[in-house]
Amino acid sequence: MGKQRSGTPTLEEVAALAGVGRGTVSRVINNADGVKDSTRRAVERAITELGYVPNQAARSLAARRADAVALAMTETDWRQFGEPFFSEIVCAVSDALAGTDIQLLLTLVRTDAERRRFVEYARGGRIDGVLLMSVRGGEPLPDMLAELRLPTVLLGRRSGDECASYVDSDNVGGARDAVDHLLRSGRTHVATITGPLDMYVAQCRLRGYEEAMRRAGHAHGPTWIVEGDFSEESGRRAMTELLGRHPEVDAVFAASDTMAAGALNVLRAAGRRVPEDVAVIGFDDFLLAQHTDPQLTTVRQPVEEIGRAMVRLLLEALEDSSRAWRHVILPTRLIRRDSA
Amino acid sequence: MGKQRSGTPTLEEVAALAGVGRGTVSRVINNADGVKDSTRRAVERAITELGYVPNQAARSLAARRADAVALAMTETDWRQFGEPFFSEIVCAVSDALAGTDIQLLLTLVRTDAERRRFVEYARGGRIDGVLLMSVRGGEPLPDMLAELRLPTVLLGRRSGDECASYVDSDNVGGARDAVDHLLRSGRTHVATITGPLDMYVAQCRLRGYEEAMRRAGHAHGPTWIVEGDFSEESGRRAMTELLGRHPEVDAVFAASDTMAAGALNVLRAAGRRVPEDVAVIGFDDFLLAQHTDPQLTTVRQPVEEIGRAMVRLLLEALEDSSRAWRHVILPTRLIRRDSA
DNA sequence: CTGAAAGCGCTAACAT
DNA sequence: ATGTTAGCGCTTTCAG
Repeated sequence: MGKQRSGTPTLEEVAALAGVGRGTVSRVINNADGVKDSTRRAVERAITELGYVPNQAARSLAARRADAVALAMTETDWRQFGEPFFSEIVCAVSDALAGTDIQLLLTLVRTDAERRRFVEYARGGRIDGVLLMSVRGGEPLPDMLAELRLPTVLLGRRSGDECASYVDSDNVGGARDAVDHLLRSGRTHVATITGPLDMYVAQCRLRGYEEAMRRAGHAHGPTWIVEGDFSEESGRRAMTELLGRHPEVDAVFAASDTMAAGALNVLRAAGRRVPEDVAVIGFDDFLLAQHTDPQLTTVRQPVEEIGRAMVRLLLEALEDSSRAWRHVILPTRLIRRDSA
Repeated sequence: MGKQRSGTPTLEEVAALAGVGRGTVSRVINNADGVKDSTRRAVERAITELGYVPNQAARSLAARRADAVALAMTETDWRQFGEPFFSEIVCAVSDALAGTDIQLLLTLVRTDAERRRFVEYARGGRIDGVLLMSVRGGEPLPDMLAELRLPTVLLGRRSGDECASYVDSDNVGGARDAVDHLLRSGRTHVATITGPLDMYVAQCRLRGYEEAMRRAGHAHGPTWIVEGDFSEESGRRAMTELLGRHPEVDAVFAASDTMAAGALNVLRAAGRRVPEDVAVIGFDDFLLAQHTDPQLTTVRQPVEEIGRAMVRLLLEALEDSSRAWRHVILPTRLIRRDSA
């Protein structure tokens, strides 16, 4: 019942008022060229006079496109959805789309039922393409969408050879930079708190840590590695574990700065000074460093660029129906806040 | 171009395969009654055989409804969008809508331009109703939507006499409970950190504080009240200010527990023990207490119920077009984590 | 450059 | 209980 109220003017009425045919009005509202300037202005006057707004349902039906893309969130753990990283991405994507007349639809796809619903929705023709955030290793949605031939762009990837378009940060490089930074400051007992290792992003960050350590000749074996789940709570647990195993630890690289914040709390509670006794760096998925602790050094991801790149890839895919996958890997940046 | 691929079966083909008329198929997919069971089954078989999915554009064009509602976020400060409170609301609303075949569209409306875009979108008939989160005092969107006669439900209200349907927490009562709790534990020097006082929700929580203090005979005047903006940073600033003004402060009620967390950090840095020296309670907009500090007592809002209530109000409004406003005020609950 | 006409796929009112 | 019909408001040929 929420439809345009019955008195809503139609394209036909605009045409009548402007004294032209419906085709012409259609051309004007679609910015098609081949319309005399004077005619165009007459139509535009009629449009504003009537307060005409095109009916999207009719438009999609006739044009066979929805003028909308979905930004879908497949994270099982709803709490992740609240992380600042995601809201930043949402804003970035929203901004990147602002120039177009494409509507952004945010959708949660947490369960199998929701996955089905979402695919139905897509099959119903209500979206032209999909941006997917936070894809776990086994996530089937990208493949389901590919089968529908729906243009799709992932944020991050499910594995090293992702068969879909994606935008990702240079996770290995960022982690390496972070650990190099710790090592340069004279630390040698560097531990790491990883993300869930079924996520490719977590594997990459661990790899960066290992590469940096090996190159510096400081590799300490698996007791210096604890797996977390990106949550602050898991950061606390991991740090407690690490302190138990290696009281001599003097630096920690955490795969997210949410976990870094957790580690920090534990260190302080244990009487360690940060960063004097123990330096901590987190990978800035979540920008929490800004909120939690000015002493935290972070590996910053270029969120705006990620959003822009995703939208660019998707728009390109909407143009060409050529099914080539595109990949963009964006560099990270180390932001120093402490003097570790 | 992302439309249903051209080979997509239509209702007509389903009808042909099932050997019935189009009207019958329509009735089946809409669960209308008055269809013989055997016929219904025949149609259903044809539907699965063809893999038929109704075209939504055609459906909304004919039925004059979109089968979609928007959950719009009008917060200017994007960071708010990342707060757990909002993600919880999103999940709650999403869940409440799961039973229906109504799609939830999340939308950001941060600027005037976006506000205009959103109204155009609504006027284009793409949504049947709107849920609005986080409305500030001067927010014009509810009125714009009312003018379109679009059913709308607010989360929170802009003032005491809101002219729209809304769901709100009992902010005054919750704040009073929190302060009563502090007073009962023997504290007398209770300060408060408010939210932005142009927000009604912040005014209410301040009122609750004042009422409780006055009733207990402990009102201390305006130097015990500092205005924040719900952010942790503002909580830190406010607490620093309070410690400067009143070193004897022994309890703090913060209008959000994000600010409570900030206050906590400052107190600890200043060498106060929490909750022994100073007890802190936050109004749990953001559920941060879970993440930040197990010592924090919080005023818990019934987020799931808020979501459910908003959806219920909206669905009712979609049924009746009678324009009566409905209001729901939900009670809060004090959750003790410390022994303050 | 512009008007007319033919649908897009579905719902709902009207027949039967 | 089910088939038939007339649109919903727009895009897009195809003529002119």
